[in-house]
Amino acid sequence: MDTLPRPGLRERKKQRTRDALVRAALELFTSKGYERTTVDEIAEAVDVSQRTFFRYFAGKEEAAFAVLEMTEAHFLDLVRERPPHESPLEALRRAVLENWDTLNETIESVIPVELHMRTFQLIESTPALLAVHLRRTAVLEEKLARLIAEREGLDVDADPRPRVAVAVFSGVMRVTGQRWSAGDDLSVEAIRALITAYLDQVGPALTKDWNTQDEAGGDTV
Amino acid sequence: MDTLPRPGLRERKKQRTRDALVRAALELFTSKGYERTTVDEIAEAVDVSQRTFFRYFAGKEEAAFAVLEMTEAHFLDLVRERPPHESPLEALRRAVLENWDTLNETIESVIPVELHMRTFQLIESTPALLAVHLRRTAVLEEKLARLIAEREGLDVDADPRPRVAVAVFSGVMRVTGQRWSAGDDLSVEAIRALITAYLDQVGPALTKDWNTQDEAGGDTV
DNA sequence: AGGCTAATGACAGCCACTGACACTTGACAA
DNA sequence: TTGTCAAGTGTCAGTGGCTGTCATTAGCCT
Repeated sequence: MDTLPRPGLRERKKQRTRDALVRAALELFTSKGYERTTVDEIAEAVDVSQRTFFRYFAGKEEAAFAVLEMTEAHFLDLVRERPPHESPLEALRRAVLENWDTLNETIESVIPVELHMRTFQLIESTPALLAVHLRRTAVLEEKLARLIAEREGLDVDADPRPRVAVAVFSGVMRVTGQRWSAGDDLSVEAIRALITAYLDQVGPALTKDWNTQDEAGGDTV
Repeated sequence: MDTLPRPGLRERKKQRTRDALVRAALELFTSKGYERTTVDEIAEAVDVSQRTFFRYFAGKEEAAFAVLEMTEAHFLDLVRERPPHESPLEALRRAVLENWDTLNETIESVIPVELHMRTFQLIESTPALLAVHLRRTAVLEEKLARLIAEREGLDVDADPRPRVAVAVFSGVMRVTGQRWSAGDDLSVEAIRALITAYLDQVGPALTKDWNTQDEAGGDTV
């Protein structure tokens, strides 16, 4: 970090305004619903004009994803740090879990973990937000695929395996998120448990006969 | 089909208006872009009021997905018709391919295949539409998971495998669609080829070591 | 202190979408 | 056939997300 030299009043003010907008937005979204809160309300809560809100965020949704974005960036870093001897899916699995374990450090400067969990559930249960979430995930997947390809010394566009592996992983993560938000335990531990449980089912789910207890998943993650 | 008795003038008129709106919308979307065409333009092209458009479609996007919806319904039918001895992923794979093979019969009453392909590409390349597409896909996945579970005599909520299998399949299909739209061959054959090629990579992509040419995908689809 | 520029507010306007109400037009029974 | 009813449509007014423009304010830097 070479941004240690204090950023100057102007920058600090901007950061504070932005964080305040995010906080106000998430608080309003999670308490009265996404569609039922207007941008004017958010702006008023922070005492800025509506126009200013749109100078910080391209749209109402963007505010809803501001914190999630931080965690995704962190996740990518964690994947990059994984030792090269791990298989792609093993590296991805460990990185996600580690990301959840360090969630608080990542976001505490903006909002408490509890509000973030409520936001996450809101996203999963609000059609308009879910749609955006899935598209954002698709973008993340592309970055992941390139990372994995680089890791394995492959060409993403020549070899389908990086994208396929990421698609499989990501598909399972989606089911996880959906199942978590549909349940009633909104804790980080609950997510962790679901992730490991579902990832362990990838091998078995691909075998021909679901009634045999064979070890087909033996050499898959 | 017990809808053989001619539906009456009122119904037929409604259907014609709806089809005309879809055609006009897709034609405009694909020629001048989704965001740049207004609902007023679509309505005017069919000579109805803007209000009427919104009586047929909940939103501008819904018109963009009207045809895709028909193909998805058909796909579900095909999955249901698959013989029970096929493994889940095998059944899904054959159903998708068959769906593409019979595309024209499914949609010809509304638009030509060529316009549909252009629409599909538009969806993949327009952020707002891609987001909705992914959400709609998620809904489809849920239906698929229930179908597969029923097929295998399992409880969807107790056994994770149906959802995981569908997630894997669906994730790969997504990559396929994305790769197809990024290429320059917008034919049905091109999609078919991509689908088979990518599905064949699921097994290999999950193995530990990507440098060995082992047969790890042997008993997976 | 004073000039420069980034950040903001105020205002006007576009477009997607909705509710309310009046009018037109198939459907169907007398 | 005609009259009645309900479904379908047009018009209008209004809300909310979002953008361009321009004048004003407020950090920054010499």
